[in-house]
Amino acid sequence: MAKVTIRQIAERVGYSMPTVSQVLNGNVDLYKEETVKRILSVARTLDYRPNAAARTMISGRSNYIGILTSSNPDKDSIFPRLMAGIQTELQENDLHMSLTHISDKHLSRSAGLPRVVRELSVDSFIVAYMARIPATLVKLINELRTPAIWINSKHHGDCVYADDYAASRTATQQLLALGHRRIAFVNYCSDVSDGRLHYSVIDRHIGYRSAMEAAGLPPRLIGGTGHLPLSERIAFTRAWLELEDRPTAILAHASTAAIAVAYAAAASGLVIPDDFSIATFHDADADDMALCLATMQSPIAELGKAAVAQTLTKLDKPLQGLSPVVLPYLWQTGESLAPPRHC
Amino acid sequence: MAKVTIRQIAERVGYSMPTVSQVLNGNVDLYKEETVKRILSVARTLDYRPNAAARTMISGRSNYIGILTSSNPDKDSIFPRLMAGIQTELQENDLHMSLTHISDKHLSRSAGLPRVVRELSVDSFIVAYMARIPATLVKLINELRTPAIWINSKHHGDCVYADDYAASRTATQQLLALGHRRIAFVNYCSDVSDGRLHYSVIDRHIGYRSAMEAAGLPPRLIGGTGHLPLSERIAFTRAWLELEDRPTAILAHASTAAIAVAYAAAASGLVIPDDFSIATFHDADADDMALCLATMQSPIAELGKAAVAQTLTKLDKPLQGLSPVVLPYLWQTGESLAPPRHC
DNA sequence: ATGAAAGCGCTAACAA
DNA sequence: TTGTTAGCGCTTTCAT
Repeated sequence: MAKVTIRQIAERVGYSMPTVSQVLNGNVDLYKEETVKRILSVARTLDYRPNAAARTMISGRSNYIGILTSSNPDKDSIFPRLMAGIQTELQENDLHMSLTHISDKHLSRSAGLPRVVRELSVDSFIVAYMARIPATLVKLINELRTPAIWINSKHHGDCVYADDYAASRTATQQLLALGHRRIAFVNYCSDVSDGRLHYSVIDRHIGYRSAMEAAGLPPRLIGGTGHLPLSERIAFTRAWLELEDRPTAILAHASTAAIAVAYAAAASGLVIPDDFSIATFHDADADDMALCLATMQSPIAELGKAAVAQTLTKLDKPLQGLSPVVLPYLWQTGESLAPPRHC
Repeated sequence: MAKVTIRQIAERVGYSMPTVSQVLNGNVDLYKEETVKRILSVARTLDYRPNAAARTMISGRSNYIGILTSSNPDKDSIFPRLMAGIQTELQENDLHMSLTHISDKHLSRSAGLPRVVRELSVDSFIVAYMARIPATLVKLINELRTPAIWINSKHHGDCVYADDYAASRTATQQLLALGHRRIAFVNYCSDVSDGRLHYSVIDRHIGYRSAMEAAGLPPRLIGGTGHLPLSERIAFTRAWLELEDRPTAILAHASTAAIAVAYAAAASGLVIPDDFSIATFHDADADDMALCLATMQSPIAELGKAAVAQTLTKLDKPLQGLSPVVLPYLWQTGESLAPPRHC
């Protein structure tokens, strides 16, 4: 019942350890059929499982890729779908995922860093941070001997992220193409004047702005002054929906905002999409959407896959810097778009 | 630049490897202050990092806890908040998390199992499966020598889950206490007649039912016939909202359903909560809710912590079976509750 | 207060 | 076709 080792198998079948080792590793041609058969059979009977640590010591590879994210919920960028994407690619390469949440306290040295960072226990890192990446983290990663890829944030290289700027331009253009002129951008989550925001917040904003300006129209920002509590959103939204010159369409920065707007619109007697069009960004599963809205769907799963791919390249050539990988959003029409009424 | 080992430090300071090892492990009282100081200083200069694999070989502990979940999105039970809870408790104990998604294909032997299961690379498992746990998985886990704890599913022992039955009773009772009589249960996700559903689906349903029956009222189920596509939900919902004897309140099985109902109600001219009350279950972050509804909030983070705690107990006494740990939901009033109009 | 020797489980290199 | 030897990095005796 104790752990079964190669030595035990060797003793049992009467061969040496290296022989057993070779056979169990599929190096079968070297040996007699009979030998192979007996070894494999005993291994199966004993339910032999290789000791990963021993292999790691020899190869210098743990076969673990470390995912680093923030323990601060609003910086945590570990969407289930992203994880799934990473997993898919990892398993393709028979690799493990080691997941660690790092708190800002960790980084300020008041607490010890987590074990993954202190020890040599993973082959490389994927750093998944949303919003306000602490400078100390950047420093930490750069000083690490272990190669690292940034996911979901912009850097000079060694990173993978989604093209929020293009996505926002495209979404806005879709609304413009329908004939809308009074198109607003709604952001109930972030304070747009905060310089240390996640790039996507900025890029979604300026993507919208640039599309509007290219069309010769004035951009119009609703919200953008920080997190608006759920309990205030509906009243706030209805107030601007009932203005004389209310927008005929909006692009929402996040699906929670979009849904609040949709609900407020319905409560104010506006019919979607006849009276009012809504498009939104969405970072999580399409299935998580409660309403069927026009959506710029983040390529999260693909980001995960791409990050792992970059990681593997980096493991081959640790010294070589990798150019950023930028992936496009996916547009899904939904049922919240129509031309404006008086066109 | 190559990896720094204890041997290198030993050579550099002129002490033996065991001495360096002891000092670096905090066994400081054995040695002269001078010795300790020099060793620590060199270790810092060289940026020494212990080789996790070597330690694992000796201790027999990898310090990795393996989380197993499904790669099938609807069975995947890895909510960000759950992960955070698990992480908190793991880091408290200086442990790593190894995350693995298992596909049903894996289990049907058509593909090889992932590495974590094949090798001895984690100290114990936490199995996080939502819905339809394959029999082969149960078998696999039971045959494993590595101890395992089930999270988010009911078993005879070695498991941690939330009390959906009590939560559903309580939520229903809240609606009853407000004076509601025509209270419906809405489920747009699952086919209630499917025997292999996740326990929570069943328990939420019968919790509601039993509270209604205890109050001498007929239960009323809306939906429950499988996944109703987003694009059909609003029309479907408006249809029953405009019935003569429409419910005055509902309990929704999931927040996506609740939001669809809220939107449909608004579109049908019903004011929430004056005309219509809504309560819902919510499995993810409270922050993920787009509307401010009365909510039975799943104790996900606590489930994670508890699972790790159980895991550690199990590591101490591998043979002892652990009684199930059952955690309560948390009721949040929100702004979607009021007494019925004609009361 | 410090060092020498042995070994954890496995595999690579070389011998036979 | 198989076995012997040696060693990965570390810690744990047991000497000195």
